[in-house]
Amino acid sequence: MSRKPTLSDSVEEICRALGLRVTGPRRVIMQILAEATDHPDTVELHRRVTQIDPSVALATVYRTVKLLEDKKIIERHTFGDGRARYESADHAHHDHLIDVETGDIIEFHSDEIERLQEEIARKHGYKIVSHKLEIFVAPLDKQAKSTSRKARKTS
Amino acid sequence: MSRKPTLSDSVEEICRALGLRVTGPRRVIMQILAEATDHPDTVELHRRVTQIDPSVALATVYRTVKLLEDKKIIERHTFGDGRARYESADHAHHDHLIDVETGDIIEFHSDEIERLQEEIARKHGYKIVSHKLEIFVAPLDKQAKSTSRKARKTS
DNA sequence: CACGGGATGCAACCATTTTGCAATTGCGAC
DNA sequence: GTCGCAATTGCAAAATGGTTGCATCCCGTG
Repeated sequence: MSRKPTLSDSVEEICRALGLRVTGPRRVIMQILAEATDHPDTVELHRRVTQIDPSVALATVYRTVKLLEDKKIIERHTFGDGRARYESADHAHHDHLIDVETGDIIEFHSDEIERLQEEIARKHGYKIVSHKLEIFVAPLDKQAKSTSRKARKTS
Repeated sequence: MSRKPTLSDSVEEICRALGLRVTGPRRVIMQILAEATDHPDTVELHRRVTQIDPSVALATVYRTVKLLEDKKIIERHTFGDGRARYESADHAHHDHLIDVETGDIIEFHSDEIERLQEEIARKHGYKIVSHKLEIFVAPLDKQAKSTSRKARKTS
């Protein structure tokens, strides 16, 4: 249990692995991040955190997410608007479809696209460090999207 | 010459097509954008513009790029950092490799990836409005990247 | 259970972008 | 050509999203 912690580990384990102290704010922030199934921005995270502990400052949320992002515990996205949005990095890697009409975000993964990316990078003499694929979409027709309301994951 | 203007058209044609007045600042800003081969941010654009006409305000550059972006004359990118960067939209569509060590940006295009994206969107009941694929890369080895110094385009 | 450095809250600050407003100017009508 | 007026601009102030200095607090080791 000592290699590369994720949000599904306990706060104690994560902090020990990263050489950080276990504090009240960190407990709450990591718990919120661990149980989030969406892609909240920092202000939304702070809103959720203060429902559990109203004394936690927004600055602490900013400091904590940056820390967790640097340590690859969470991933940062921006999705067009200015704000940074976060999700746990322990889910398998995936990209995003963003419904431009509703803001809904659908996760997907394509091994084939990933393979083509590797190929392109290699052809240019590079190796991939990370990548970001966001597809902004609109419903094909008004009925088609009614089947699900929440983010899903597909292959 | 009356359908969908691009930066390679004259400023007069672009403005006429968009119902805008031809002004000094717009002449200079569009000229700079048309001849740019890189992806300048707004402050850099303003720096280039003021070398030709020092009286143009930064706010005007912001207003003009937003206008051109809304009209799909230019494209906006963000590439990780906070700033918006722009490039002419009349180049054929392409995505970007970003060298994380040097900041170099290499343009590429893959019909196959585009096709797979369409397929994924359709499978979820959506059509693609736009998309953004950025691959952050590092040199495979220290020699391999020495063959070119400037952005290129490939298939 | 005392101590020291890491962590926090707060407010001030920073970078980027937007906006209110008064002054200027392009351009169609005469 | 020039008049009139709305579009455009410059400027400064403000909004937005995020960072930071600092005094205080408190985790965890001894």
